[in-house]
Amino acid sequence: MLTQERHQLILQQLAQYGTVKIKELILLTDASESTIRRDLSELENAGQLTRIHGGASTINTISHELSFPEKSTKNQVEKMAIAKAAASMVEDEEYIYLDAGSTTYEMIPYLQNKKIVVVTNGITHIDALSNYEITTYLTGGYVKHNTKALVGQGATTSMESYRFDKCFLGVNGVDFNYGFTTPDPEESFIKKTALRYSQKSFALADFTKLNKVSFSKIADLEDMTLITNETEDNRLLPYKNLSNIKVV
Amino acid sequence: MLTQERHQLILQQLAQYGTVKIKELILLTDASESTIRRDLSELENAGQLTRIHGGASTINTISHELSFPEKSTKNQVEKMAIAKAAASMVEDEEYIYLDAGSTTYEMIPYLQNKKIVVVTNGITHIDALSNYEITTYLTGGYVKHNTKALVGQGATTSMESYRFDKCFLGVNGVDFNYGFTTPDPEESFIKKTALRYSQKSFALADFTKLNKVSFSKIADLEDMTLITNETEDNRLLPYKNLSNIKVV
DNA sequence: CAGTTTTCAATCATAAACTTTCAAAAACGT
DNA sequence: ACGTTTTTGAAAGTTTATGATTGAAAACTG
Repeated sequence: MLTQERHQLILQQLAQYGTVKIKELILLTDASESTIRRDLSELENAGQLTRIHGGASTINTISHELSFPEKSTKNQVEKMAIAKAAASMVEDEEYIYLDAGSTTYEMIPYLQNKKIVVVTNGITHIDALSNYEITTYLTGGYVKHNTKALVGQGATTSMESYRFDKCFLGVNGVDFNYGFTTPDPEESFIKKTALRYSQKSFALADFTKLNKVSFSKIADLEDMTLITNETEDNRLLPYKNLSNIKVV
Repeated sequence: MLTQERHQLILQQLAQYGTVKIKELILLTDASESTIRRDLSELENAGQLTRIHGGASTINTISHELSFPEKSTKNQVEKMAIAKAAASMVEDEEYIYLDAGSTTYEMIPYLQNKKIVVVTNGITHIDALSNYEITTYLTGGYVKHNTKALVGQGATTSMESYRFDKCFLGVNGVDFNYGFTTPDPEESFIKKTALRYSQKSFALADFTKLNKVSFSKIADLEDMTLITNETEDNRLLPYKNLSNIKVV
Protein backbone atom coordinates (compact mmCIF):
# COMPACT_ATOMS: atom_id res chain seq x y z
CA MET A 1 0.00 0.00 0.00
CA LEU A 2 1.31 3.40 -1.00
CA THR A 3 2.15 5.97 1.65
CA GLN A 4 -0.27 8.41 0.12
CA GLU A 5 -3.01 5.79 0.09
CA ARG A 6 -2.50 5.19 3.79
CA HIS A 7 -2.59 8.89 4.51
CA GLN A 8 -5.78 9.24 2.59
CA LEU A 9 -7.32 6.31 4.40
CA ILE A 10 -6.39 7.76 7.76
CA LEU A 11 -7.90 11.12 6.93
CA GLN A 12 -10.99 9.47 5.58
CA GLN A 13 -11.49 7.48 8.78
CA LEU A 14 -11.05 10.67 10.76
CA ALA A 15 -13.55 12.54 8.64
CA GLN A 16 -16.03 9.76 9.19
CA TYR A 17 -15.56 8.98 12.85
CA GLY A 18 -13.68 11.93 14.36
CA THR A 19 -11.15 9.66 16.01
CA VAL A 20 -9.26 6.56 15.01
CA LYS A 21 -7.10 4.06 16.89
CA ILE A 22 -3.70 2.92 15.77
CA LYS A 23 -4.74 -0.70 16.05
CA GLU A 24 -7.67 -0.09 13.74
CA LEU A 25 -5.38 1.48 11.19
CA ILE A 26 -3.01 -1.46 11.41
CA LEU A 27 -5.88 -3.79 10.58
CA LEU A 28 -7.09 -1.62 7.75
CA THR A 29 -3.74 -1.06 6.11
CA ASP A 30 -1.73 -4.20 6.92
CA ALA A 31 1.11 -1.88 7.82
CA SER A 32 3.21 -2.17 10.96
CA GLU A 33 2.70 -0.10 14.06
CA SER A 34 5.89 1.83 13.34
CA THR A 35 4.68 2.83 9.91
CA ILE A 36 1.32 4.01 11.17
CA ARG A 37 3.05 6.04 13.86
CA ARG A 38 5.24 7.66 11.27
CA ASP A 39 2.19 8.43 9.16
CA LEU A 40 0.43 10.04 12.09
CA SER A 41 3.51 12.12 12.90
CA GLU A 42 3.74 13.36 9.34
CA LEU A 43 0.07 14.17 9.11
CA GLU A 44 0.25 15.96 12.43
CA ASN A 45 3.19 18.05 11.24
CA ALA A 46 1.20 18.84 8.13
CA GLY A 47 -1.56 20.09 10.39
CA GLN A 48 -4.07 17.50 9.18
CA LEU A 49 -4.81 15.88 12.53
CA THR A 50 -3.86 15.84 16.19
CA ARG A 51 -2.36 12.77 17.77
CA ILE A 52 -3.89 11.45 20.93
CA HIS A 53 -2.88 8.55 23.12
CA GLY A 54 -3.63 5.41 21.16
CA GLY A 55 -4.51 7.08 17.91
CA ALA A 56 -5.46 10.39 16.37
CA SER A 57 -8.36 12.79 16.15
CA THR A 58 -9.47 15.61 13.91
CA ILE A 59 -8.22 19.08 14.74
CA ASN A 60 -11.62 20.36 15.74
CA THR A 61 -13.16 17.37 17.44
CA ILE A 62 -15.95 19.34 18.96
CA SER A 63 -17.80 20.26 15.79
CA HIS A 64 -17.48 16.74 14.48
CA GLU A 65 -18.82 15.06 17.56
CA LEU A 66 -21.92 17.14 17.33
CA SER A 67 -22.71 16.50 13.69
CA PHE A 68 -21.59 12.90 13.36
CA PRO A 69 -22.71 9.91 15.38
CA GLU A 70 -19.81 8.53 17.40
CA LYS A 71 -18.50 5.20 16.41
CA SER A 72 -19.12 2.82 19.26
CA THR A 73 -15.56 1.91 20.10
CA LYS A 74 -16.47 -1.05 22.22
CA ASN A 75 -14.49 -4.06 21.09
CA GLN A 76 -13.90 -2.18 17.86
CA VAL A 77 -10.47 -3.63 17.21
CA GLU A 78 -11.67 -7.15 17.92
CA LYS A 79 -14.61 -6.70 15.60
CA MET A 80 -12.37 -5.47 12.84
CA ALA A 81 -10.01 -8.39 13.23
CA ILE A 82 -12.89 -10.83 13.05
CA ALA A 83 -14.37 -8.99 10.09
CA LYS A 84 -11.06 -9.08 8.29
CA ALA A 85 -10.75 -12.82 8.78
CA ALA A 86 -14.31 -13.29 7.60
CA ALA A 87 -13.73 -11.18 4.50
CA SER A 88 -10.69 -13.27 3.65
CA MET A 89 -13.07 -16.20 3.16
CA VAL A 90 -14.70 -14.41 0.27
CA GLU A 91 -13.44 -15.17 -3.20
CA ASP A 92 -14.05 -13.68 -6.62
CA GLU A 93 -17.22 -14.57 -8.47
CA GLU A 94 -19.05 -15.49 -5.29
CA TYR A 95 -22.52 -14.50 -4.18
CA ILE A 96 -22.53 -13.35 -0.59
CA TYR A 97 -25.18 -12.64 2.01
CA LEU A 98 -24.10 -9.98 4.47
CA ASP A 99 -26.18 -9.77 7.61
CA ALA A 100 -27.10 -6.45 9.19
CA GLY A 101 -24.95 -5.48 12.17
CA SER A 102 -21.78 -3.74 13.18
CA THR A 103 -19.36 -6.63 12.81
CA THR A 104 -20.46 -7.54 9.32
CA TYR A 105 -20.29 -3.84 8.46
CA GLU A 106 -16.59 -3.87 9.24
CA MET A 107 -16.10 -6.54 6.56
CA ILE A 108 -16.90 -4.14 3.77
CA PRO A 109 -13.55 -2.33 3.48
CA TYR A 110 -11.87 -5.70 3.10
CA LEU A 111 -14.20 -6.68 0.24
CA GLN A 112 -12.80 -3.91 -1.92
CA ASN A 113 -11.77 -4.99 -5.42
CA LYS A 114 -13.37 -8.41 -5.09
CA LYS A 115 -15.61 -9.35 -7.96
CA ILE A 116 -18.62 -10.37 -5.93
CA VAL A 117 -22.32 -9.78 -5.56
CA VAL A 118 -23.58 -8.88 -2.12
CA VAL A 119 -27.11 -9.24 -0.79
CA THR A 120 -27.82 -7.61 2.55
CA ASN A 121 -30.66 -6.67 4.86
CA GLY A 122 -28.59 -3.92 6.49
CA ILE A 123 -29.50 -0.48 5.22
CA THR A 124 -26.49 1.00 6.96
CA HIS A 125 -24.22 -1.16 4.79
CA ILE A 126 -25.36 0.40 1.57
CA ASP A 127 -23.28 3.56 1.62
CA ALA A 128 -20.06 1.71 2.27
CA LEU A 129 -20.84 -0.95 -0.33
CA SER A 130 -21.60 1.76 -2.87
CA ASN A 131 -18.38 3.60 -2.09
CA TYR A 132 -16.40 0.47 -2.81
CA GLU A 133 -18.45 -0.08 -5.96
CA ILE A 134 -19.61 -3.52 -4.93
CA THR A 135 -22.65 -4.87 -6.74
CA THR A 136 -25.37 -4.86 -4.12
CA TYR A 137 -28.91 -6.09 -3.67
CA LEU A 138 -31.04 -5.16 -0.72
CA THR A 139 -33.71 -7.41 0.66
CA GLY A 140 -37.04 -5.71 1.12
CA GLY A 141 -39.04 -5.68 4.28
CA TYR A 142 -40.02 -3.76 7.37
CA VAL A 143 -37.50 -1.15 8.50
CA LYS A 144 -36.51 -1.60 12.13
CA HIS A 145 -36.01 1.98 13.18
CA ASN A 146 -33.29 1.47 15.77
CA THR A 147 -30.97 -0.89 13.88
CA LYS A 148 -31.95 0.02 10.30
CA ALA A 149 -32.26 -3.67 9.58
CA LEU A 150 -34.86 -5.10 7.24
CA VAL A 151 -36.98 -7.85 8.75
CA GLY A 152 -40.34 -9.51 8.43
CA GLN A 153 -42.09 -11.41 5.74
CA GLY A 154 -41.01 -9.03 3.00
CA ALA A 155 -37.37 -9.67 3.83
CA THR A 156 -37.62 -13.44 3.91
CA THR A 157 -39.73 -13.56 0.77
CA SER A 158 -37.28 -11.53 -1.25
CA MET A 159 -34.45 -13.78 -0.10
CA GLU A 160 -36.18 -16.76 -1.61
CA SER A 161 -35.15 -15.47 -5.03
CA TYR A 162 -31.48 -15.74 -4.17
CA ARG A 163 -28.95 -18.46 -3.47
CA PHE A 164 -25.65 -17.72 -1.80
CA ASP A 165 -22.20 -19.23 -1.87
CA LYS A 166 -21.50 -17.90 1.59
CA CYS A 167 -23.37 -16.01 4.25
CA PHE A 168 -21.94 -14.01 7.15
CA LEU A 169 -24.14 -13.56 10.19
CA GLY A 170 -23.62 -11.64 13.38
CA VAL A 171 -24.68 -13.51 16.52
CA ASN A 172 -25.18 -12.32 20.08
CA GLY A 173 -24.80 -15.60 21.90
CA VAL A 174 -22.65 -18.67 21.40
CA ASP A 175 -23.16 -21.62 23.71
CA PHE A 176 -21.92 -25.16 23.54
CA ASN A 177 -25.36 -26.61 24.21
CA TYR A 178 -27.74 -23.97 22.90
CA GLY A 179 -25.82 -23.04 19.78
CA PHE A 180 -26.08 -19.61 18.17
CA THR A 181 -28.66 -17.16 19.51
CA THR A 182 -29.75 -13.53 19.05
CA PRO A 183 -32.24 -11.31 20.91
CA ASP A 184 -34.81 -10.46 18.24
CA PRO A 185 -36.89 -13.39 16.88
CA GLU A 186 -37.57 -11.43 13.70
CA GLU A 187 -33.89 -11.03 12.98
CA SER A 188 -33.28 -14.58 14.01
CA PHE A 189 -35.74 -15.73 11.39
CA ILE A 190 -33.95 -13.74 8.69
CA LYS A 191 -30.66 -15.29 9.69
CA LYS A 192 -32.17 -18.75 9.55
CA THR A 193 -33.46 -18.02 6.08
CA ALA A 194 -30.04 -16.85 4.93
CA LEU A 195 -28.56 -19.98 6.41
CA ARG A 196 -30.95 -22.19 4.49
CA TYR A 197 -30.04 -20.64 1.14
CA SER A 198 -26.26 -20.62 1.66
CA GLN A 199 -23.72 -23.24 0.71
CA LYS A 200 -21.45 -22.26 3.56
CA SER A 201 -22.24 -20.14 6.59
CA PHE A 202 -20.15 -18.13 9.01
CA ALA A 203 -21.07 -16.76 12.42
CA LEU A 204 -19.17 -13.68 13.58
CA ALA A 205 -18.86 -13.21 17.33
CA ASP A 206 -16.26 -11.51 19.46
CA PHE A 207 -15.22 -13.18 22.69
CA THR A 208 -17.81 -11.28 24.76
CA LYS A 209 -20.51 -13.34 23.07
CA LEU A 210 -19.01 -16.68 24.05
CA ASN A 211 -20.89 -18.80 26.57
CA LYS A 212 -23.80 -16.39 26.35
CA VAL A 213 -27.33 -17.45 25.54
CA SER A 214 -29.71 -14.97 23.98
CA PHE A 215 -33.44 -15.33 23.45
CA SER A 216 -33.91 -16.62 19.94
CA LYS A 217 -32.02 -19.57 18.54
CA ILE A 218 -30.51 -19.33 15.07
CA ALA A 219 -28.73 -22.63 14.61
CA ASP A 220 -26.66 -25.33 16.23
CA LEU A 221 -22.93 -24.98 16.57
CA GLU A 222 -22.24 -27.46 13.79
CA ASP A 223 -24.37 -25.54 11.30
CA MET A 224 -22.02 -22.59 10.96
CA THR A 225 -18.32 -21.89 11.08
CA LEU A 226 -17.64 -19.68 14.07
CA ILE A 227 -15.17 -16.84 13.56
CA THR A 228 -14.06 -15.35 16.85
CA ASN A 229 -10.99 -13.95 18.50
CA GLU A 230 -8.45 -15.18 21.02
CA THR A 231 -8.82 -14.36 24.71
CA GLU A 232 -6.50 -14.76 27.64
CA ASP A 233 -9.04 -16.62 29.75
CA ASN A 234 -10.42 -20.05 28.90
CA ARG A 235 -13.74 -18.97 27.44
CA LEU A 236 -12.81 -20.56 24.18
CA LEU A 237 -12.05 -23.91 25.80
CA PRO A 238 -15.37 -25.65 25.07
CA TYR A 239 -15.04 -24.93 21.38
CA LYS A 240 -11.37 -25.65 20.81
CA ASN A 241 -12.04 -29.10 19.51
CA LEU A 242 -14.70 -28.11 17.04
CA SER A 243 -13.74 -28.51 13.41
CA ASN A 244 -15.64 -25.48 12.19
CA ILE A 245 -14.07 -22.70 14.17
CA LYS A 246 -11.59 -20.03 13.20
CA VAL A 247 -9.82 -18.06 15.91
CA VAL A 248 -8.06 -14.88 14.86
CA MET B 1 3.18 -1.40 -26.65
CA LEU B 2 3.72 2.11 -27.87
CA THR B 3 5.10 4.77 -25.58
CA GLN B 4 2.07 6.89 -26.16
CA GLU B 5 -0.23 3.98 -25.30
CA ARG B 6 1.57 3.45 -22.04
CA HIS B 7 1.33 7.10 -21.16
CA GLN B 8 -2.35 7.09 -21.88
CA LEU B 9 -2.86 3.99 -19.78
CA ILE B 10 -0.99 5.51 -16.86
CA LEU B 11 -3.03 8.70 -16.97
CA GLN B 12 -6.22 6.71 -17.27
CA GLN B 13 -5.37 4.63 -14.21
CA LEU B 14 -4.61 7.81 -12.33
CA ALA B 15 -7.87 9.40 -13.36
CA GLN B 16 -9.73 6.35 -12.14
CA TYR B 17 -7.94 5.59 -8.88
CA GLY B 18 -6.04 8.75 -7.95
CA THR B 19 -2.86 6.77 -7.36
CA VAL B 20 -1.11 3.94 -9.14
CA LYS B 21 1.75 1.60 -8.21
CA ILE B 22 4.68 0.89 -10.46
CA LYS B 23 4.20 -2.84 -10.02
CA GLU B 24 0.63 -2.55 -11.24
CA LEU B 25 1.79 -0.68 -14.32
CA ILE B 26 4.41 -3.32 -15.05
CA LEU B 27 1.69 -5.96 -15.02
CA LEU B 28 -0.64 -3.86 -17.11
CA THR B 29 1.87 -2.91 -19.78
CA ASP B 30 4.33 -5.84 -19.81
CA ALA B 31 7.05 -3.23 -19.90
CA SER B 32 10.11 -3.32 -17.70
CA GLU B 33 10.47 -1.36 -14.52
CA SER B 34 12.97 0.97 -16.15
CA THR B 35 10.58 1.87 -18.91
CA ILE B 36 7.76 2.63 -16.52
CA ARG B 37 10.06 4.79 -14.45
CA ARG B 38 11.06 6.72 -17.54
CA ASP B 39 7.41 7.16 -18.42
CA LEU B 40 6.60 8.49 -15.00
CA SER B 41 9.54 10.90 -15.14
CA GLU B 42 8.45 12.23 -18.48
CA LEU B 43 4.85 12.63 -17.42
CA GLU B 44 5.97 14.37 -14.28
CA ASN B 45 8.12 16.79 -16.27
CA ALA B 46 5.13 17.41 -18.50
CA GLY B 47 3.17 18.29 -15.37
CA GLN B 48 0.68 15.47 -15.79
CA LEU B 49 1.28 13.70 -12.48
CA THR B 50 3.44 13.69 -9.38
CA ARG B 51 5.68 10.79 -8.60
CA ILE B 52 5.56 9.29 -5.16
CA HIS B 53 7.56 6.49 -3.63
CA GLY B 54 6.24 3.31 -5.20
CA GLY B 55 4.21 4.89 -7.94
CA ALA B 56 2.50 8.10 -8.89
CA SER B 57 -0.52 10.17 -8.03
CA THR B 58 -2.60 12.87 -9.59
CA ILE B 59 -1.39 16.42 -9.06
CA ASN B 60 -4.19 17.37 -6.69
CA THR B 61 -5.86 14.39 -5.12
CA ILE B 62 -7.82 16.88 -3.09
CA SER B 63 -9.97 17.86 -6.03
CA HIS B 64 -11.30 14.32 -6.04
CA GLU B 65 -12.63 14.70 -2.54
CA LEU B 66 -13.96 18.16 -3.16
CA SER B 67 -16.11 16.96 -6.02
CA PHE B 68 -18.06 14.97 -3.45
CA PRO B 69 -19.80 17.50 -1.31
CA GLU B 70 -23.11 19.07 -2.10
CA LYS B 71 -25.64 18.15 -4.67
CA SER B 72 -27.37 21.01 -6.34
CA THR B 73 -30.10 22.52 -4.27
CA LYS B 74 -31.54 23.62 -7.55
CA ASN B 75 -35.17 24.64 -7.37
CA GLN B 76 -35.13 23.66 -3.74
CA VAL B 77 -37.87 26.09 -2.74
CA GLU B 78 -40.14 24.98 -5.56
CA LYS B 79 -39.55 21.33 -4.73
CA MET B 80 -40.47 21.88 -1.11
CA ALA B 81 -43.66 23.68 -2.03
CA ILE B 82 -44.68 20.85 -4.32
CA ALA B 83 -43.74 18.28 -1.69
CA LYS B 84 -45.80 20.06 0.91
CA ALA B 85 -48.85 20.08 -1.34
CA ALA B 86 -48.36 16.40 -2.12
CA ALA B 87 -48.05 15.51 1.56
CA SER B 88 -51.30 17.32 2.27
CA MET B 89 -53.04 14.68 0.14
CA VAL B 90 -52.04 12.00 2.63
CA GLU B 91 -54.54 11.11 5.32
CA ASP B 92 -54.40 8.97 8.42
CA GLU B 93 -54.66 5.21 8.10
CA GLU B 94 -53.48 5.28 4.51
CA TYR B 95 -50.89 3.09 2.83
CA ILE B 96 -48.52 5.18 0.76
CA TYR B 97 -45.89 4.45 -1.87
CA LEU B 98 -43.11 7.02 -1.88
CA ASP B 99 -40.89 6.99 -4.94
CA ALA B 100 -37.12 7.50 -4.73
CA GLY B 101 -35.95 10.99 -5.62
CA SER B 102 -35.31 14.42 -4.21
CA THR B 103 -38.80 15.87 -4.51
CA THR B 104 -40.54 12.96 -2.80
CA TYR B 105 -37.84 13.14 -0.12
CA GLU B 106 -39.00 16.62 0.74
CA MET B 107 -42.45 15.26 1.51
CA ILE B 108 -41.24 13.37 4.56
CA PRO B 109 -41.15 16.24 7.07
CA TYR B 110 -44.76 17.01 6.18
CA LEU B 111 -45.80 13.43 6.91
CA GLN B 112 -44.88 13.81 10.58
CA ASN B 113 -47.55 12.65 13.03
CA LYS B 114 -49.68 11.05 10.35
CA LYS B 115 -50.71 7.51 11.14
CA ILE B 116 -49.64 5.98 7.89
CA VAL B 117 -47.57 3.17 6.46
CA VAL B 118 -44.98 4.08 3.85
CA VAL B 119 -43.41 1.81 1.27
CA THR B 120 -40.46 3.21 -0.65
CA ASN B 121 -37.67 2.20 -3.02
CA GLY B 122 -35.52 5.15 -1.98
CA ILE B 123 -32.80 4.19 0.46
CA THR B 124 -32.02 7.83 1.13
CA HIS B 125 -35.53 8.28 2.51
CA ILE B 126 -35.07 5.82 5.32
CA ASP B 127 -33.19 8.01 7.76
CA ALA B 128 -35.75 10.78 7.55
CA LEU B 129 -38.67 8.38 7.78
CA SER B 130 -37.12 6.76 10.84
CA ASN B 131 -36.54 10.12 12.48
CA TYR B 132 -40.21 10.93 12.16
CA GLU B 133 -41.07 7.45 13.41
CA ILE B 134 -43.11 6.61 10.36
CA THR B 135 -43.80 2.92 9.82
CA THR B 136 -41.72 2.06 6.77
CA TYR B 137 -41.21 -0.82 4.40
CA LEU B 138 -38.46 -0.88 1.84
CA THR B 139 -38.77 -2.69 -1.46
CA GLY B 140 -35.88 -5.00 -2.19
CA GLY B 141 -33.84 -4.99 -5.34
CA TYR B 142 -30.66 -3.89 -7.01
CA VAL B 143 -29.00 -0.83 -5.50
CA LYS B 144 -28.31 1.89 -8.07
CA HIS B 145 -25.07 3.35 -6.77
CA ASN B 146 -25.57 6.92 -7.90
CA THR B 147 -29.17 7.53 -6.84
CA LYS B 148 -29.43 4.90 -4.07
CA ALA B 149 -32.69 3.78 -5.60
CA LEU B 150 -33.83 0.16 -5.61
CA VAL B 151 -34.67 -1.16 -9.05
CA GLY B 152 -34.95 -4.36 -11.02
CA GLN B 153 -36.92 -7.51 -10.70
CA GLY B 154 -36.41 -7.76 -6.96
CA ALA B 155 -38.03 -4.38 -6.47
CA THR B 156 -41.06 -5.03 -8.60
CA THR B 157 -41.58 -8.48 -7.19
CA SER B 158 -41.59 -7.25 -3.63
CA MET B 159 -44.13 -4.58 -4.55
CA GLU B 160 -46.55 -7.23 -5.66
CA SER B 161 -47.21 -8.02 -2.02
CA TYR B 162 -48.50 -4.53 -1.36
CA ARG B 163 -51.49 -2.40 -2.34
CA PHE B 164 -51.44 1.36 -1.91
CA ASP B 165 -54.04 4.00 -1.30
CA LYS B 166 -51.84 6.59 -2.90
CA CYS B 167 -48.49 6.72 -4.61
CA PHE B 168 -46.22 9.71 -5.17
CA LEU B 169 -43.82 9.57 -8.08
CA GLY B 170 -41.14 11.96 -9.24
CA VAL B 171 -41.05 12.49 -13.00
CA ASN B 172 -38.47 14.13 -15.24
CA GLY B 173 -40.67 14.99 -18.18
CA VAL B 174 -44.27 16.13 -18.57
CA ASP B 175 -45.66 16.56 -22.05
CA PHE B 176 -49.18 17.02 -23.31
CA ASN B 177 -48.82 14.32 -25.94
CA TYR B 178 -46.18 12.00 -24.52
CA GLY B 179 -47.37 12.04 -20.93
CA PHE B 180 -44.97 11.40 -18.01
CA THR B 181 -41.43 10.28 -18.76
CA THR B 182 -38.16 9.59 -16.91
CA PRO B 183 -34.62 8.82 -18.11
CA ASP B 184 -33.99 5.35 -16.70
CA PRO B 185 -36.19 2.52 -18.03
CA GLU B 186 -35.55 0.50 -14.89
CA GLU B 187 -36.88 3.24 -12.67
CA SER B 188 -39.69 3.83 -15.09
CA PHE B 189 -40.73 0.22 -14.71
CA ILE B 190 -40.82 0.54 -10.94
CA LYS B 191 -42.99 3.62 -11.19
CA LYS B 192 -45.38 1.83 -13.51
CA THR B 193 -45.62 -1.01 -11.04
CA ALA B 194 -46.40 1.39 -8.20
CA LEU B 195 -49.00 3.00 -10.38
CA ARG B 196 -50.70 -0.30 -11.04
CA TYR B 197 -51.06 -1.14 -7.38
CA SER B 198 -52.28 2.31 -6.28
CA GLN B 199 -55.81 3.58 -5.95
CA LYS B 200 -54.73 7.12 -6.67
CA SER B 201 -51.45 8.35 -8.13
CA PHE B 202 -49.61 11.65 -8.03
CA ALA B 203 -46.78 12.90 -10.23
CA LEU B 204 -44.48 15.50 -8.71
CA ALA B 205 -42.73 17.86 -11.14
CA ASP B 206 -41.44 21.38 -10.76
CA PHE B 207 -41.97 23.79 -13.66
CA THR B 208 -38.58 22.96 -15.25
CA LYS B 209 -39.93 19.52 -16.14
CA LEU B 210 -42.93 20.85 -18.02
CA ASN B 211 -43.03 20.35 -21.78
CA LYS B 212 -39.98 18.11 -21.51
CA VAL B 213 -39.84 14.60 -22.87
CA SER B 214 -37.45 12.10 -21.34
CA PHE B 215 -36.54 8.65 -22.60
CA SER B 216 -38.82 6.20 -20.88
CA LYS B 217 -42.56 6.63 -20.60
CA ILE B 218 -44.30 6.07 -17.29
CA ALA B 219 -47.94 6.87 -17.99
CA ASP B 220 -50.35 9.12 -19.82
CA LEU B 221 -51.37 12.48 -18.42
CA GLU B 222 -54.78 11.23 -17.37
CA ASP B 223 -53.32 8.37 -15.33
CA MET B 224 -51.86 10.55 -12.58
CA THR B 225 -52.63 13.79 -10.85
CA LEU B 226 -49.88 16.26 -11.64
CA ILE B 227 -48.64 18.42 -8.79
CA THR B 228 -46.54 21.31 -9.99
CA ASN B 229 -45.90 24.96 -9.26
CA GLU B 230 -46.91 28.29 -10.78
CA THR B 231 -44.61 30.06 -13.24
CA GLU B 232 -44.67 33.53 -14.73
CA ASP B 233 -44.46 32.27 -18.28
CA ASN B 234 -47.14 30.23 -20.01
CA ARG B 235 -45.56 26.83 -19.71
CA LEU B 236 -48.52 25.62 -17.74
CA LEU B 237 -51.00 26.66 -20.40
CA PRO B 238 -51.50 23.29 -22.10
CA TYR B 239 -52.44 21.65 -18.84
CA LYS B 240 -54.69 24.31 -17.33
CA ASN B 241 -57.83 22.64 -18.45
CA LEU B 242 -56.98 19.20 -17.14
CA SER B 243 -59.08 17.99 -14.26
CA ASN B 244 -56.29 16.15 -12.50
CA ILE B 245 -53.78 18.89 -11.89
CA LYS B 246 -52.86 20.81 -8.79
CA VAL B 247 -50.82 23.98 -9.07
CA VAL B 248 -49.22 25.34 -5.92
C1' DC C 1 0.26 4.94 45.33
C1' DA C 2 2.62 0.82 43.72
C1' DG C 3 2.36 -2.51 40.17
C1' DT C 4 0.77 -3.74 35.66
C1' DT C 5 -0.36 -3.02 31.04
C1' DT C 6 -0.39 -0.25 27.09
C1' DT C 7 1.41 3.17 24.25
C1' DC C 8 5.21 5.81 22.64
C1' DA C 9 9.72 7.54 20.51
C1' DA C 10 14.24 6.25 19.06
C1' DT C 11 17.28 3.19 16.88
C1' DC C 12 18.83 -0.09 13.50
C1' DA C 13 19.10 -3.63 10.06
C1' DT C 14 16.71 -5.07 6.09
C1' DA C 15 14.00 -4.82 2.19
C1' DA C 16 12.04 -2.12 -1.31
C1' DA C 17 12.25 1.57 -4.40
C1' DC C 18 15.06 4.78 -6.79
C1' DT C 19 18.80 6.85 -10.01
C1' DT C 20 22.35 6.34 -13.03
C1' DT C 21 24.77 4.03 -16.41
C1' DC C 22 25.50 1.07 -20.30
C1' DA C 23 24.89 -2.23 -23.83
C1' DA C 24 21.51 -4.58 -26.73
C1' DA C 25 17.47 -4.23 -29.55
C1' DA C 26 14.28 -1.82 -32.32
C1' DA C 27 13.03 1.87 -35.29
C1' DC C 28 14.45 5.16 -38.55
C1' DG C 29 16.42 7.57 -42.60
C1' DT C 30 19.17 7.57 -46.60
C1' DA D 1 21.85 -2.67 -46.57
C1' DC D 2 24.19 0.40 -43.59
C1' DG D 3 24.90 3.62 -40.09
C1' DT D 4 22.35 6.59 -36.85
C1' DT D 5 19.05 7.57 -33.44
C1' DT D 6 15.74 6.12 -30.14
C1' DT D 7 13.98 3.02 -27.03
C1' DT D 8 14.47 -0.62 -23.99
C1' DG D 9 15.95 -3.80 -20.15
C1' DA D 10 19.39 -5.17 -16.95
C1' DA D 11 22.94 -4.10 -13.45
C1' DA D 12 25.24 -1.28 -10.16
C1' DG D 13 25.21 1.67 -6.45
C1' DT D 14 22.27 5.04 -3.66
C1' DT D 15 18.33 6.51 -1.14
C1' DT D 16 14.03 5.81 1.16
C1' DA D 17 10.59 3.27 3.59
C1' DT D 18 9.59 -0.35 6.61
C1' DG D 19 9.20 -3.52 10.59
C1' DA D 20 11.24 -5.30 14.78
C1' DT D 21 13.30 -4.14 19.11
C1' DT D 22 14.04 -1.70 23.32
C1' DG D 23 13.62 1.25 27.17
C1' DA D 24 10.93 5.22 28.67
C1' DA D 25 6.48 7.42 29.39
C1' DA D 26 1.65 7.29 29.95
C1' DA D 27 -2.63 5.19 31.22
C1' DC D 28 -4.95 1.88 33.81
C1' DT D 29 -5.98 -1.21 38.05
C1' DG D 30 -6.79 -2.41 42.53
